[in-house]
Amino acid sequence: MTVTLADVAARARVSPATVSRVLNGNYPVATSTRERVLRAVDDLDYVLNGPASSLAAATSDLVGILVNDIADPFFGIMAGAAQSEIGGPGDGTGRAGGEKLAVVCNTGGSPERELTYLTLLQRQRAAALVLTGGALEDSAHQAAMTAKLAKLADAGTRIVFCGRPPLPDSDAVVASLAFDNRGGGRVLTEHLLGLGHRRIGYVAGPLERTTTRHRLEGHREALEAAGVHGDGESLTVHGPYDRGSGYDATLELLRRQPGVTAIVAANDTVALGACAAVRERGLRIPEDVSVAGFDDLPFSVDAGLTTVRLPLFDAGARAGRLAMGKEEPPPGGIATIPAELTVRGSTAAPRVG
Amino acid sequence: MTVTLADVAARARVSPATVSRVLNGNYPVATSTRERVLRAVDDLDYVLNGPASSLAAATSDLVGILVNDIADPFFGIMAGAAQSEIGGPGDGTGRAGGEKLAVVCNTGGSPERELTYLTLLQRQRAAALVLTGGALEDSAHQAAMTAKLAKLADAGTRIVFCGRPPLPDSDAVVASLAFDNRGGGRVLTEHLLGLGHRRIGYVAGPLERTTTRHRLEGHREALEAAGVHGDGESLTVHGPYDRGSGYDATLELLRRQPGVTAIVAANDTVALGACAAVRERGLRIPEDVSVAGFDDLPFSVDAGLTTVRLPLFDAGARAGRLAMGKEEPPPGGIATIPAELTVRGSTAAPRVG
DNA sequence: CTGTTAGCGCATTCAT
DNA sequence: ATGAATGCGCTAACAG
Repeated sequence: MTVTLADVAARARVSPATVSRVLNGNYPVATSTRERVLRAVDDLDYVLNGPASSLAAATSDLVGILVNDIADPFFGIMAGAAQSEIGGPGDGTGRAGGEKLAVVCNTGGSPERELTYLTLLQRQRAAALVLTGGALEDSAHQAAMTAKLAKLADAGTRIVFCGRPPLPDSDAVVASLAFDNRGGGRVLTEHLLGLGHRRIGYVAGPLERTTTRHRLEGHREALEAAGVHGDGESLTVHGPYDRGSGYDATLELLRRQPGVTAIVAANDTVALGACAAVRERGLRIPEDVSVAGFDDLPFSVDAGLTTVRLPLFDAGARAGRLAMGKEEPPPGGIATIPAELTVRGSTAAPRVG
Repeated sequence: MTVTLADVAARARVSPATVSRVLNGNYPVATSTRERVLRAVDDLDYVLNGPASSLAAATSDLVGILVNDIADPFFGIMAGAAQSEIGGPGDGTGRAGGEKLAVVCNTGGSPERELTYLTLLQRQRAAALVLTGGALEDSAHQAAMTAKLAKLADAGTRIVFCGRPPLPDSDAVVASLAFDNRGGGRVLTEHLLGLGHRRIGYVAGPLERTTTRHRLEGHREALEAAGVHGDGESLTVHGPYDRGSGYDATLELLRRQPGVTAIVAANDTVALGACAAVRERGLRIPEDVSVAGFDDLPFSVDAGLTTVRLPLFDAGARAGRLAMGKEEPPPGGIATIPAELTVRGSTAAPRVG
């Protein structure tokens, strides 16, 4: 039924080995022979059997990109950039040469699914792996991840972190690109303090996430440095990284602390929800309440949101190159990617009194 | 080095075949034997060799989801929904049982990359495929796609379209879920006409895309039915489905036709750019110019955008179930998914005079 | 219910 | 530069 390499060999009047060499291109083959083989491939419409090839060669051309939430442009931008570096341009014929198959896997933020995907990709003998997004700070899960990644690395899989802090005591990861979430959080709150805000609410991300913790720590560092002491935890509310959470948390915050003059959100998506809640309470932005986000997603400019810009595309592309071995890893395998304050119309000085 | 099925068999004191049966679960095995095998699997930390398994079984557990732009939530929402139906919940141990590996492939809207991805997935003997987004209306590409999909279907791959019109004369596709883009376009323009608008600009998507054409046709149907005749093509500008395009096209439109009282955008992302351009020209929305989008992405509620709601998540989930054979295909394999007008603050009656 | 036997289709030694 | 032979690790008939 299905055309095999042997069929191609027969038609080209060469041995299967020669066809294999032509297809993989890693071996000298006479030009005339190569042409004959390629013609046979086209004539027969031959498509390589990936599993057979992977079995024999003990490696596959699959490259996995793990993301927390594929519906969130934060991840989509990074994943798309990585994929563009991995997938290669194609030859315009759809014939597919030595290209890698870059695929995105959506964990939904679930640690179990994260591990399951790693196992699935381990099964496929994935050539490389890019893990994006913050890590879960649960010691059992961390240990499981470290063990799993070590096995993958042993089997020859190149692993790169993107927007994720390095794994302690592990050389399984080729390179870790971490965003300066703490620095970004600090500079954002410094901006608000500089405007005169003293009662600042914080709509944080989910607990036990490195991203959540680092951004919050930056926020608190800035407060402490300015000698501003919040009312303990009452100015901070945690929730998932989505719009609804920002909305709910902000309503809660405004109820608990009617005197807040500014609200910092865990990210831009959450900030949109925060804005909606503020306006629904009849308050104006920024006259009555300032609102700020994080990430600088494309829609944030339209929302006029003051935020912290993260070079998501560049980071994703770099991660893709690192995964492909097209770029040298940074010294020590670790790079911190700077975050830049971006001021827009959603923040201003608080009203006097 | 690496643990194989034979190692597990030896440790569990059974034959390799029995281990295979336990792992695949599609065959009766005594409970005690199964337990012994599973213990050996855990003891040895065995991970199935996917390529070997796929080679022997002539099928793989890979399911591909093709999207035009992974950074666009339009696709992210559908892909995430599909993936959640395909991937299964996992067993919480990360051990991975009979799960499918649902992966998202980003074509970037390029027809070449679309074909390349199909070839790559064909190589892997993908179990199923979900193609999202409109199709390119180029006869050469359409023919190539039809041929490629026919081969995939012959090889046993289940193919489902999601938000994509059915392929003519092809039974390769199990089911086609198409959005009612034409109906949505019509009802949206009817809304504007009902408000009193007569000079309506249209920022269309890229040429030769079914989505672009259908939405535009709906728009024109509404105009004709109302006896409104635009100035030929001068009220329509084409461009890619992104924010910058909406911005540029709208500036162009306002320059060419200063009298426009409303602008319809190809989708919500384009509409955001249109809004920015309108405001930059010193015009207010909706007092001076009404703006409308399409899709109802999550951020659209915050932008107060009048748009057409598409049930992206439900459609993606349904496509996932269809791809897995968990749901019966609609009659004739074709379903049209209704689009619903969603009126918000970005549209209003034009100023008199 | 379980073991034995044969390949699946290709990459890679070795030869030549 | 090319051909012949071997085995990658697993599943799917068959037996039993």
